[in-house]
Amino acid sequence: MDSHPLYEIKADLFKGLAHPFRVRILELVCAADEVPVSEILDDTGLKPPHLSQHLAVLRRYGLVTSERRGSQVFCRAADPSVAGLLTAARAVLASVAAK
Amino acid sequence: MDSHPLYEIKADLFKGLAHPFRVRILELVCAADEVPVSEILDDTGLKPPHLSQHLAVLRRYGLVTSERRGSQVFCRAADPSVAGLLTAARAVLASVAAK
DNA sequence: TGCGGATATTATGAAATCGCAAAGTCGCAG
DNA sequence: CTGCGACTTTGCGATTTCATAATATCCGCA
Repeated sequence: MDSHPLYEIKADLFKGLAHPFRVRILELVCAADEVPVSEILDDTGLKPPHLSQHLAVLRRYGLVTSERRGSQVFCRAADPSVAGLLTAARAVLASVAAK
Repeated sequence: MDSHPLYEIKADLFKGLAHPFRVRILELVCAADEVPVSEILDDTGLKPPHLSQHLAVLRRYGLVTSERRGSQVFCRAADPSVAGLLTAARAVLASVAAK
């Protein structure tokens, strides 16, 4: 799906994060190491279908994984490096804001 | 311009990178500490108006700065942390690909 | 088996982006 | 002060996201 030119793969990764709700969701997921969808729903105030779409995007780009246990679905960051990416973004924002 | 909710600011940063050409351009700019637009033009094969548009996006989000000296324009990364963001992205891609 | 809660998928119109082309600006050589 | 090269800005059709609503699926329980 994302496998042809190298820069496209990288751009797709950033596209996965290019939306306020997805950044928010990803930060919630990275903060705890596992979080049920219902909790994200409460924390963000999003409606189920809307959240589900954004989660689908995050999953498609391989940023989060989810697993169903019983009636709920639990999400987690696909890898610790994802949290590192958010941290790096914070550093950039800090430097840009400081200018 | 990007100053209201916190997550929007961060999402905008990622939006700035959510395009293959912009990733490519930013990597060229981070590799050397200063690069003339004409060189980016040669390396990417983009036409001037097209490149200029992408550079405008990168500048708007505060990722690169540029300065005109004589007839040419030189670009540089706005801050070293920008290179760090690209590095963090590489780490995520490596882990996603390895899965 | 049938119900209800928790998520996911599909459909659709509105809004933002992309990519190309025509025209404009800034500096310097002549 | 006129022409030319290096970029930038503007305009617009074509494609891609977003957001909301309607419909569907999965699971544990009565």
